[in-house]
Amino acid sequence: MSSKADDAALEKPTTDPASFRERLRADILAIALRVIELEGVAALQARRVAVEAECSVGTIYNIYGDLDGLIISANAETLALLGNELKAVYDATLAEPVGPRLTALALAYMEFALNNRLRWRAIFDHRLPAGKSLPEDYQASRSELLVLLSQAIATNDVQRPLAMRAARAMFAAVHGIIALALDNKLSPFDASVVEADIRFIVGAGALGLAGSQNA
Amino acid sequence: MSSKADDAALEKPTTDPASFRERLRADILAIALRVIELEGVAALQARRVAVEAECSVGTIYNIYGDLDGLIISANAETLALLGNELKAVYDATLAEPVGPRLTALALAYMEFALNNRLRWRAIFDHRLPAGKSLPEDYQASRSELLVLLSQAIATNDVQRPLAMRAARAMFAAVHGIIALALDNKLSPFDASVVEADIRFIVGAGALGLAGSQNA
DNA sequence: ACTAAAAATGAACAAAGTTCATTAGAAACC
DNA sequence: GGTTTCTAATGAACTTTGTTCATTTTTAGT
Repeated sequence: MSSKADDAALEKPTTDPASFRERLRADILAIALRVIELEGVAALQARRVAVEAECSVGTIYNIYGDLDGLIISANAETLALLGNELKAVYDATLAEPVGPRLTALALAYMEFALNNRLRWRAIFDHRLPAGKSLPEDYQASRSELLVLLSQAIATNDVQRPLAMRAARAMFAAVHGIIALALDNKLSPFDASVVEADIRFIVGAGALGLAGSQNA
Repeated sequence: MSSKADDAALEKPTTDPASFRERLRADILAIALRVIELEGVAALQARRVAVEAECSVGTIYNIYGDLDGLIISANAETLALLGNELKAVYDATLAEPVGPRLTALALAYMEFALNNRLRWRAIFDHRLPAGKSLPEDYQASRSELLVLLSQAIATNDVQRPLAMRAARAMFAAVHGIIALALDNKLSPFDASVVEADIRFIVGAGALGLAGSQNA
């Protein structure tokens, strides 16, 4: 029927042995991320992903367990992207004083949220059913962001516990400002207003830090 | 057959003419609020409410349009409750300086969120489907909270626009701190930590205000 | 080529929101 | 009082969507 060479020609196009599965896994993830970015995490449906990925719904469940698993994987991707952005700003501002540095980090966070609105919202909108909890590594990459911030704050002058507190509080504050701004469909979302709010709270936070270390 | 008095005796037990519907409306709302507080807004199901209210699912839809309508009504109730709490603190701190006053308001907000966790979360977790938007009066009562805060900030010394900015930023900041704290199931939610974070950010915000008005 | 393990499949099931033809009841009119 | 008319309640049926699992297909080893 066919020589070894022909067989190879027919089989090889599907690339490596294990990589077919890996490619499908990546495809599904990419599709999920696209759907989330375009229409929000609520629009992510198993059948729809299956059609776009040209596989059956069952396969999605084989690979990701359930939709929550797929969403968590997508969110992990988004979290990693955000982490990279912040890390880059962190590295680029090593020489600067705490205040401007925190502002740069906060604005980078805002930038990311605005450029990836629905992906960013998916991280906080998604809730898994009672009983289940987030995988360890996912939680870990969340806290890494906080550690990054606290490292930006901790200096010779600022004690570690206070730096942690300030990092947590300011991260949450910036997060809250963006989250509420994106919710209010009243004002058509003026980015410059959000930026000014963030500058206010981060500037104030830096002042507060300066005040605390003298006290 | 019967005198006017007898007729009255037979009809009155069912109370007023229109009030049967009103009572059912209130019952359904109370049930919804109970379910939300005990199990979260995701646990609110039409069939379940119907069973508890001893009516059919159709009736719920006749009264509230759909589940979103019921949830919005429940959230409006929660929002009103929160508004009352904040208004009380506002009135009780008329004589105090801006800093302690804002702290008192922020802590009252925290207190409310902790005492009504799932009702509070329902306000921010609930998203209505694309296309629909929140009723006017609901949005109005949301912004009333902001106005309250900005009034607490606006003084002779602080210009109105800055007061609005500070109110918005600090409200969002406090909100973010509480929201993220309630999400992290890692740490078993230490209220004293949250309180300290809030004191930090509000204190810093007050400092920032003082700084800005001199600049 | 045969076989056993692994993976893919998609029909079927389950859970939940929503609709609407039908029924019951109240009000108005004669 | 009886008849009619309008309003509201009902719940079975429909729709959507997550999930399962018996079956089929593919892969890998001998």
